[in-house]
Amino acid sequence: MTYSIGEFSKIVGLSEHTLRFYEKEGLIKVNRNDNNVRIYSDENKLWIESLLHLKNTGMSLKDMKQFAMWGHIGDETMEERLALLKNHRKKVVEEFEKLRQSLEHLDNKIYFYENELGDCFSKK
Amino acid sequence: MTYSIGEFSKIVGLSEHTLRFYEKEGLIKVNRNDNNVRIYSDENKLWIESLLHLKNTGMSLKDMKQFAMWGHIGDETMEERLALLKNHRKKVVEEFEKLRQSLEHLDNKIYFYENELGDCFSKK
DNA sequence: CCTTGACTTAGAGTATACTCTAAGTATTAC
DNA sequence: GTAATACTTAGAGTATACTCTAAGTCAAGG
Repeated sequence: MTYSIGEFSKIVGLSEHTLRFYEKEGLIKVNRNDNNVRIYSDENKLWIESLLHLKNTGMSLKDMKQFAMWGHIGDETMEERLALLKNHRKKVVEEFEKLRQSLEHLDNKIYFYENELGDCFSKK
Repeated sequence: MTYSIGEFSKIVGLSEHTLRFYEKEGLIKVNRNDNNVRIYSDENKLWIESLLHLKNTGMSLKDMKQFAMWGHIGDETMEERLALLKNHRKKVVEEFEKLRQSLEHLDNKIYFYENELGDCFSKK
């Protein structure tokens, strides 16, 4: 399957502006037809979804750019990409643990407030 | 125990600039001595730590401001604060799950790269 | 007495990641 | 043939959360 920028925008949940911006930044390579119109493929879709996962873990555009650039070069950059991912993973695991702790703190706070207010006020 | 802004800055890991900024924004109320110098207390420390937990879970300054403002008003705003926390908790749980999934994705990616590169290249 | 550390207001600067506008052209679908 | 959708460059605008500078004052400690 192939998609126009408008269709692709809806599918991946990024605005056309953002898609062009990502392309300009080198995060994604997109084929064009004879009229210079962007033709997105399912491969592009997988790549964007992968990028969004990296973004979800807090990777900066700069690092995603580097990762994409290496990806476009080819197999000889696999080690670099692996190193980047492993390095990033460390930070994510730390962040994950911090978030877990802060969520626990939040739960304790909520528990405290509910006790203070008494059962009659506590909602589902 | 009480602390000057310099000491407190080191203890809580926020710059003096940021501490004054947070105060100006209404996130924290600080006592002053006769010379108008900020005197931070252990209570302030607990409060800041609480705020930083909320910040860790991605709460915006705007929401923290609202929460702090209600806190300063007193007990009659407990329900509002509880509602804000519960509402925020929902978002955090979603975010947490998203992060978990993205971390899983990252692990799969790393696993894939390590297989591609072969055992001789995989580092601890 | 002078260095250190505190205070003030007001506003400028930084970084990230978009987000949009302008102004003009081109192609496709009805 | 006109509306919708696409394209371009170049740059301006937005939001968040700091982060710092200027320019001046003030008070305590060695």
